[in-house]
Amino acid sequence: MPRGRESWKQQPWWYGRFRGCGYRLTVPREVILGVLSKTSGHLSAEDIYLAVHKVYPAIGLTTIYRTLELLVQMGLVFKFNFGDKRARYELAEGSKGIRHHHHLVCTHCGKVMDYTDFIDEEVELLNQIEKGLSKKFNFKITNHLIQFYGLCEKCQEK
Amino acid sequence: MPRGRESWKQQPWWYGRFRGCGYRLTVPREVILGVLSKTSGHLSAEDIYLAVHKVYPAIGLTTIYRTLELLVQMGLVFKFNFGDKRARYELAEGSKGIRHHHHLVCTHCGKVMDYTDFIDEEVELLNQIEKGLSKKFNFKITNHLIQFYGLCEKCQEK
DNA sequence: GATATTAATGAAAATGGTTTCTATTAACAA
DNA sequence: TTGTTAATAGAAACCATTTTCATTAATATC
Ligand SMILES: [Mn+2]
Ligand SMILES: [Mn+2]
Ligand SMILES: [Zn+2]
Ligand SMILES: [Zn+2]
Repeated sequence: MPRGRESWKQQPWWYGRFRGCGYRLTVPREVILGVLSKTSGHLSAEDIYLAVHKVYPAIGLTTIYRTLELLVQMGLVFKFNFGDKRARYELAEGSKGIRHHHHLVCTHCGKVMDYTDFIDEEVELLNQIEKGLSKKFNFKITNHLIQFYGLCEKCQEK
Repeated sequence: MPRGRESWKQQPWWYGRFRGCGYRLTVPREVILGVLSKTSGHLSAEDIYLAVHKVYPAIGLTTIYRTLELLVQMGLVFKFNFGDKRARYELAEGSKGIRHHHHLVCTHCGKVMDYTDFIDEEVELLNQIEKGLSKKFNFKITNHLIQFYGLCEKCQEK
């Protein structure tokens, strides 16, 4: 497989982020980012392991966890908890043109849906809240989590 | 200890909820609700176990978990995940005059703070979102989770 | 108040996602 | 090409939570 490192190939968008932090560009890291880039879903560590395993059977589950932790810490990947008890991961907004979004979680079947609606209104409220809370509590907000729980179309029918 | 069941004592607000569902009023359930009523913090199952254990050493951790699950399912208690890996519990809004609120979580020291600011504005936005999403996705929202992550006053100083 | 029914409990064991340990491998600077 | 050391694989450990099952006690009935 073309590693792209020494070649003509255009380097992916994340190369600079790694080099800048002094992290090495390894096959597992590339492959895991590749898997995350190719899906629109919210994958668990095991999901990613299985996808990776098909092509690179030598890459172990431990490395999946370690790499995901690194990617989260670098801000390239978001880690979520949707109520099933495994962590779930997706590429962060900005990377690869992904829009800022939140999630609808069906409490009956576990389905997770992205939505990007009302983001403008949300950002407005969030700015207001951020200002207010940083003044009141002297708390510096860096991130937020918004999720809606309920019943999806199919689960309402029953 | 006064159980209050057969006595002069005014029955706590949750008694009706149990009877209505056909659940028995047991000592562990009373004691656990008692612990949750007396704190303003966000307790883990183990926190609750230790508090209960001081007064009723016979009550086991398993019962704490089972009871919390029941209380969550009954809507008397909320279950949260703040990033340390244990679930955390607090009495639901409404019970005992607790106001609707969300949380600020310090990603450095783990401190969790309640805030009740901007709830009116939030409710307005949430209604808008709920209408929009239920129309677009035919998703019936029953609940929402909002958390802010960042640095608390103390952790900013470092 | 005594008794029967069965939901609820406690202790121990199992579960399962995640982390740690350690010897080995490979990225990359020189 | 070589040396340094970060990164990896696999096995074992971890640990919050759940399951199992024999025992207890809450409630309804007498
Ligand atoms: Mn998403
Ligand atoms: Mn709270
Ligand atoms: Zn559903
Ligand atoms: Zn802090």
